[in-house]
Amino acid sequence: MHKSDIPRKTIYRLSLYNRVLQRLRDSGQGTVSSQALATAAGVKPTQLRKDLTYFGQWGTRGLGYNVDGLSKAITGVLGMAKLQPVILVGAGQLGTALLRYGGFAKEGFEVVAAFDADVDRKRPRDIKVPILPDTQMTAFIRERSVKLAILTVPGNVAQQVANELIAGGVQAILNFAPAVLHVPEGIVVNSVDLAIELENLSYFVK
Amino acid sequence: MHKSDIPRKTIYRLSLYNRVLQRLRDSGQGTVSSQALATAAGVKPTQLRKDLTYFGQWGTRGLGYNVDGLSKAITGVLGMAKLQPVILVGAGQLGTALLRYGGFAKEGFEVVAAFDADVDRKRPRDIKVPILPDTQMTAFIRERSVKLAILTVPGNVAQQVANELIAGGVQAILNFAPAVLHVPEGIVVNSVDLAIELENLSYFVK
DNA sequence: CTGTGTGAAGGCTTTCACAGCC
DNA sequence: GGCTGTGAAAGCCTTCACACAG
Repeated sequence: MHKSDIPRKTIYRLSLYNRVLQRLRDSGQGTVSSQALATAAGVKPTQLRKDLTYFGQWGTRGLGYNVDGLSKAITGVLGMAKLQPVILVGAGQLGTALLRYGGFAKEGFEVVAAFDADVDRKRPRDIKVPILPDTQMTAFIRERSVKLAILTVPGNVAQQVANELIAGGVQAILNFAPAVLHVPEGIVVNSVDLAIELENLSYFVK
Repeated sequence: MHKSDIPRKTIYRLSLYNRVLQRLRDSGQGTVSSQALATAAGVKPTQLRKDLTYFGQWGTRGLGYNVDGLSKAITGVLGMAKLQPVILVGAGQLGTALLRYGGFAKEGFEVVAAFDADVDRKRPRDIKVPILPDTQMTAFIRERSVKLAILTVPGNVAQQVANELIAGGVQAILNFAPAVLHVPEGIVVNSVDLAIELENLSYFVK
């Protein structure tokens, strides 16, 4: 099974399953049915089973799935087996909040450095991640072979910074800037646009 | 055309189109072709045209779309014509960053209050939004008829807080907590899970 | 008998091809 | 001639129905 055969939405749900599995493991549960796992992840059992068959057979008929085994399998598929170094670009309001946010490390990512045009701007003192001038960015990416970047710069410079990231060797960008990034084939961008998410919701309220 | 006939993805893209249109208007452009607008929004021209036909005919054949007119039409469809009051629950790391983030107000939302279990926690002094104890939350929602909420509480209490929000009358939740929310029919949840977005990207890096 | 694995059906979204209007 | 509007086709993803293993 080649990577590109697995639907993007399935990949996304694999992360959800893995979260639930980790919680189950912590609570000492050894096996779980597709029914239970799917409900906890907010999907239908058939969906879960179909998702899993994309990369193998992991269950035992009549019994369910081994919590630990399935979790390890998913971790492998997602490429999360090793710690991924990540950089953050744009240490403004949102950027600094993310630097202090613990959620990334818990899931196996380490933000190894942040970059900003203004290194000396006033920021909370408890940030452990070094904040470097953006002139050093490309060199840093090359040296450390950084492949993942979080982009929290203003919208009007987002494309330009993205270009620099890609030129340095970054392969995937988590973009929080309110801008549509145009990138070469092979580069992956996930955009999270907070204002648009809210707008989207406001359509559904009466 | 009933609301539910418009695909969710189309609704999402309408916000993107509107952003581009506002930029075009600011730069004094009067009309735009589906080709140009679609490229700027990162979609195919046919996609854009199909999206628009879900709620009317807005273009002039041989010419394109009136920038101002189309923008107003989209704003109307999205229900953004009036300012929507929003509350934020969970004034921790991420929550306070969002309170100081200017992106919401610019798009027509006003965060009217924030709620937290610990009102006296140390926070930046430049936050304008009042931070209230969560015991006052339900009453506030009822009084002000708040329909939109941003949820930035820890994952283990997210479901419980969501239940309270819904009981008070909130109809849509923008959820940043790493948890799958189970809600009654008619309530809409958009979840933004930062760690999962990163995991998702890591699958695509070689 | 319980619960997974999976081909086939169904539903939703995107893309195409071209008709229709300025 | 240029560009929008749209039915039809294609593609993708989800759900179903049931075979099959423990």
